[in-house]
Amino acid sequence: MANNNIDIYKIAEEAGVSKSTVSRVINNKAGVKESTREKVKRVIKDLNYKPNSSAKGLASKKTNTIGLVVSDITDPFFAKFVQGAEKKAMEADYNLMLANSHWMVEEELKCIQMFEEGRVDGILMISGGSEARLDNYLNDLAGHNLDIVVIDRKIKNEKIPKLISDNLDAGYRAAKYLLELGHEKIAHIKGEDTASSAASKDRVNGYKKALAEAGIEEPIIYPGYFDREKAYDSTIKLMREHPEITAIFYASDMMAVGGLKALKNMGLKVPADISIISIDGLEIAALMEPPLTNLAQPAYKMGYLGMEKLIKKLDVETNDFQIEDSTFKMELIERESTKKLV
Amino acid sequence: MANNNIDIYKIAEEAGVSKSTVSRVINNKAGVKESTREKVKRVIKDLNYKPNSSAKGLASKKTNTIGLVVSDITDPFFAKFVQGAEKKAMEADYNLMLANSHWMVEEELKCIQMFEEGRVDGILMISGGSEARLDNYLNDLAGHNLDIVVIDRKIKNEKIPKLISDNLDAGYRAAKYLLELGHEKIAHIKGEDTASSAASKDRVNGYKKALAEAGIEEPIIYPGYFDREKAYDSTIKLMREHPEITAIFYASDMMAVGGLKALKNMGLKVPADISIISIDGLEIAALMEPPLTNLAQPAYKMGYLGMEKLIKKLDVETNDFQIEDSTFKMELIERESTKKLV
DNA sequence: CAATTAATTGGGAACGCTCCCGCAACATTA
DNA sequence: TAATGTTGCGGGAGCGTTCCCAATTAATTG
Repeated sequence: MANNNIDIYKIAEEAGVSKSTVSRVINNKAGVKESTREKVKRVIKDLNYKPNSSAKGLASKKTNTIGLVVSDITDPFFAKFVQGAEKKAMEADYNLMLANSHWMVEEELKCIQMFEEGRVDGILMISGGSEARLDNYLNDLAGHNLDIVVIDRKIKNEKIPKLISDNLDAGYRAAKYLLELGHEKIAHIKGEDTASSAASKDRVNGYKKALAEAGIEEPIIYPGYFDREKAYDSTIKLMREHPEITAIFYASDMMAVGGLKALKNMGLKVPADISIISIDGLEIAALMEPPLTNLAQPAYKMGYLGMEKLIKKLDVETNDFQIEDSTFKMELIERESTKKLV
Repeated sequence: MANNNIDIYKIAEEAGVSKSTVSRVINNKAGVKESTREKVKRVIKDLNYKPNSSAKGLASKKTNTIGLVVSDITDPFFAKFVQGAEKKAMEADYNLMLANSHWMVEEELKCIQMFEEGRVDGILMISGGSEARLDNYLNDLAGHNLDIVVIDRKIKNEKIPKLISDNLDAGYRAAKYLLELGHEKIAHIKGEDTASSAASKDRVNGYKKALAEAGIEEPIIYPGYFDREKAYDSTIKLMREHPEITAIFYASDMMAVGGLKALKNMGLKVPADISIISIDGLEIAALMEPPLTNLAQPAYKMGYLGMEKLIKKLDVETNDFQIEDSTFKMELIERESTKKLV
């Protein structure tokens, strides 16, 4: 269905000018007398004219839309990220095309290929799955057809600006915080190492580093796979094998939620008997009983700045213009799951 | 930046056919000998040719993308909705353009107007804000320029298919469930009535209906404004003024979370002393202590079916083809916040 | 006031595709 | 074999813009 048939010619006719002039006022270009500009604007408004974006795109090779690839829009972190990205896009008058990769490389690739059909001016990716195949594909694309900015993905290509969260720092600070509270027997329930993301490993290393600095030689690490239930099980196991523990650092909020339940079920009180801290910044952490102390990833900010970076790259003509990478520190939010040891 | 310059002509040349033939194979149209079809496909693949969507859109007046307007992508309900919508869109080979209205009519309008620039074939809206102004705008649009499907919005226009959740039924069943458990002193913490959505009011009415059927004349209703903290306060007030209460029905999960905290702080045990039930189906409800019994909105399904309905409408030529509205029932999920009264 | 320069405006080609129409080649039928 | 379909393919017009260049008009200058 659908046809509006009111086009630039009709506006031109109605306003008594040529289509060129109309085009000029649509795009806010110089070289139009103020009076005619006003007149054309009037007509545009009166006729509720909307320039056709396909025609614009075809003629100008600019779609004014950005492709956004996320792993799972349902994940609060990604949702927040999208919100930030959307904000910046709106501000810069860009539209957003959303694609969900569902954590699958195959789908991720499909999304990108769809974007390649001239649908977008650039791509902002925050997507877990990674494989050499995909990285190669991105490398090809970058600076060749489309501009790309990636978040939390390690990929060697100076044409692709990267934004990464400082997971090492986060792990370090989590452990450090516990140490400063007087804890010495600190365990870590870690996430899962994947090819693409060093998040889990970095957090582990940060934790180890803090302990080492405090002269504690033996870290205690159990696997949690970024999974609530697995963290539950690991917590039980951990506390059986290491009853001396006074604090646990979980690599993710959701694992802390699972761990909290485990501790309660074992009759342990948080934070009276045991302190817990985690990483992510999910809303749910604040709603637990007790509210969970954690390090929050600045998801919104990452989206906003990632988009900003992409748009900056888009605005620049030359292909070889380089935009530096950024890293994000997490924010420590003190709540009630951690207690000073006396 | 960016230019691929490989177009349909190049493919045609390379394959030794005309652009028309190439177009035919791209669009899987009949009238091409199998052998030439294969050959063209080869060349397309070899040259990694991607048809330009702007040109396609301009020539065919079909963008194969759907505009999605949501109030807040950060809200788990909407996120789930988007996921469902996206699934169906992918299946039908449509792309998604996302716009966030942030619960503001002004932005909602802006989103729609942007979509009007020939960017999308249709619009799927699930967005809270409503005003006569917007409704009128939608009415104008529908069947005139764009196809639209709206979710949970009451708008009088037989050209706009609607999907609505059966809030009356939900309120009724929540109360009924409590009644069947033997409760008689059942209070309700209600949401907020807005112009656009009868959700709160319908839930209240369902609750009243169930009580009336059970011969209970005096409903006890306190305001909660769909807000966790306000529900907390209201719960305290409620229990002070009505200590006889044995069960509370919250109009939203988040309010139940707030209420749960209030009850705990008052020294009341859930469900031993008091049962609670709520509506929404948020993941967090399952993670509370105790896990909360609730009625879940089929967000994913609503997105999926909403999109399906829209695509169906798009596929149909005629403007006056009517697609019937749908209503969704919620699903009762029994967990541990409700207890049988003996 | 003629000459020059600057400010406006108009027209045509191009963007990369689809779609309609027509033509050729081949198959079918009487 | 002539008439009639069928099938496969090519060419041209057109989709609604932008953008370059030329034309016109207004402003400035010596």
